[in-house]
Amino acid sequence: MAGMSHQPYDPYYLAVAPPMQDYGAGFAGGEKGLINTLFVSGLPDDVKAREIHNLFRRRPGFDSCQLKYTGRGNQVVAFATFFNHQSAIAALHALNGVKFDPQSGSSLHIELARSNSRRKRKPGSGPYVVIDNRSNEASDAREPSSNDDGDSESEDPSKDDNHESGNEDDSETAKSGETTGADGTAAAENPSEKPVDGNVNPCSTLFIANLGPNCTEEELTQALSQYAGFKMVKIRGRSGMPVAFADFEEIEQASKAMEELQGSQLASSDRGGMNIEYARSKMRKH
DNA sequence: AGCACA
Repeated sequence: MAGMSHQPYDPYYLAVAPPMQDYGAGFAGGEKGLINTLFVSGLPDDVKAREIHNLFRRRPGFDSCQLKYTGRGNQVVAFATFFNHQSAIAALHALNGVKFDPQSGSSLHIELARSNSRRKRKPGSGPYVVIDNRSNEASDAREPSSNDDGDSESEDPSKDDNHESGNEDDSETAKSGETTGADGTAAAENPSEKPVDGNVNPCSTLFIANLGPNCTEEELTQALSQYAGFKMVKIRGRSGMPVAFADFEEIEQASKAMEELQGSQLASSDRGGMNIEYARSKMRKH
C-alpha cells in the first residue's frame, strides 16, 4: 500500500437538499414521543460550538445545537436538535463515525439523545449555545483522585450527562424490540416481525460490505472499537470491493454497532455508506 | 449483491 492517498473527508458529501421544506415556523418540538435530538461524543476537547454548528448546519431539518462541557476532565459533548425524528436519524447515519479531527484521529460517536432538548431556541439567542459545567478546571487536566477512568471512552458516553431531563428511554425500547426477551420465540414465528437486517439469523460477527477500496482494518477498528464487546475486524476480498468481518462478544453488542454504523461512511468510503449485516457464521476463534 | 478464517 504505497501512498495513502485519501482525500480529506468532506462531512458535507451529502450536498443534496431533500424536498421537505414545509417544517412550519417555530416548530422544534417535533412529533410527540419521538427523539429529534442527537447526542455527540468523541469530540476533541478544544472543539468550538461553531464547529459543531458547521458540522450540522447543512443537514436537512437541522434546527440548533449546543456544546456542553461536562465538567468531567476536558470532556466535551454536543447536542444537535432537528425539526423531526427522521432528519435526526438521517444526520446520525451520515455523520456517525466520521473523523472529526484528522490530527488526533478521533471520530464522532453519535446516538439519539435520551430526551429532546427542552431548551428552545429563543429568537436572538443564535443558532448555537454553549453550556459550561466546568467548575474547577483551570490548570487541572484530570480529576483529582479516586477515579481512574478519566481517559477512556466509556461504552455509554450518554451516561455522563443527564441532558437536563429525567426523561428515560421510552422510544428507545420500542425501537429495539426485535430481540424481545422473555420467551424468545417471538421473532421467528411471528410473520409481522420482519427482520430488516438482510440476514435472518443474528450473529455476533458482522458482515460489512460496500467499503472503499482503500479501507484498512485500522480504520474499521477505529470506528468499531467505540462499541462495547468489539473484539476484532478482518478484511477479506481485497480485490474489487473489499468486505470485512467484525467480531463481537455478544450478539446484542454486534446489533448495537450494526444499527448505529449502518450506512455511515468512513474516510475511505467512496461508494456510499457501509452495508452491515449479520455474518452467516461466527468468526473462528483463535 | 458481495460471507472467510478453520
